[in-house]
Amino acid sequence: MKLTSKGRYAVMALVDLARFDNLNPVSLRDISLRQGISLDYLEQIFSKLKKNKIVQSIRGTQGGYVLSKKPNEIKLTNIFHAVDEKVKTVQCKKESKKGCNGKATKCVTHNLWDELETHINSFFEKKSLEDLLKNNTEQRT
Amino acid sequence: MKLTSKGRYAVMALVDLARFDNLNPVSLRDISLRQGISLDYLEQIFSKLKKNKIVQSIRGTQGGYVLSKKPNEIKLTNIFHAVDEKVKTVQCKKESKKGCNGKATKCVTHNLWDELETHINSFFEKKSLEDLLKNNTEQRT
DNA sequence: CTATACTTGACCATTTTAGTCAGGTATGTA
DNA sequence: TACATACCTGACTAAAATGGTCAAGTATAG
Repeated sequence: MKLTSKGRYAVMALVDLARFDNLNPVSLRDISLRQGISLDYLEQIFSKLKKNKIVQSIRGTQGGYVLSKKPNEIKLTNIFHAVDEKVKTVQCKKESKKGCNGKATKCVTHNLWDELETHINSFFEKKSLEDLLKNNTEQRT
Repeated sequence: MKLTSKGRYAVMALVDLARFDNLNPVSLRDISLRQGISLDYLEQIFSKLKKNKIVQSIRGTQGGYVLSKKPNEIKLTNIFHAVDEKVKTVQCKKESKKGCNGKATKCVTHNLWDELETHINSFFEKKSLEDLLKNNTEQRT
């Protein structure tokens, strides 16, 4: 299972975007500067966010990105899923490897990992972008 | 955050060990054969498990490993911790990187990752080796 | 004294990560 | 219409992590 910087950047960028898109679209350059994330890398991330319809792009001068849903409709699951940050563990393959082929020690871990996945996903399912916004705004005071 | 094969192997091996150590110590070779895990790799893993006093080693012919605690005293947290399978996410470093330096967007993700860690750890804290043994024994019938 | 089994540490191929780089294309504004 | 801005795309890559292998031991039961 992996949760890496890419997912974290995506969350950071979207929180930033959510806070500043009141009037105008927000350019990646601004986000890049504010959050200290490489512009080129942001572009890759936003490309995926766009494909998953979490953001919309507006080209041209004064262009940028805006959220395509309300912050409370964007769950963290959606974000992670969009940037391929799958909450998946190393699974026992279907191949008849030992340890997961119906023999005595069949898949001790199989069920375990499944449970864990559910456990984690339920966490991300509850949290929305709005929750993070609130949390963050409070901190600013 | 990462949860990889090493942690899974450790769990598999310990469940195997727990089941067979009634009378005699269990050799890594046996575990290797039964679980289909490379012997050399198992040795690395057990070296760590031993340092963390989860197992004890018995050298010589007919030697092997035994659990140093009862299965219900060995939580999954202990196992993962032992093999360096830290449930840790990519953290914002203390360095004055943007995004985590007291400015407007301070650490949106910092608290989030902390919460997640707690969430996951509580899961592993509840599960003991004994739970997995039961689970697995039931499956065998 | 020898086979077994633990012990240690160096080494390595492959994959993933976290980017960079180099080109585009679309569009608002002057 | 020109041009600056900002999105868009894909190829490339250095560094780290992963999942091992290999070699050379040491301890001990029989």
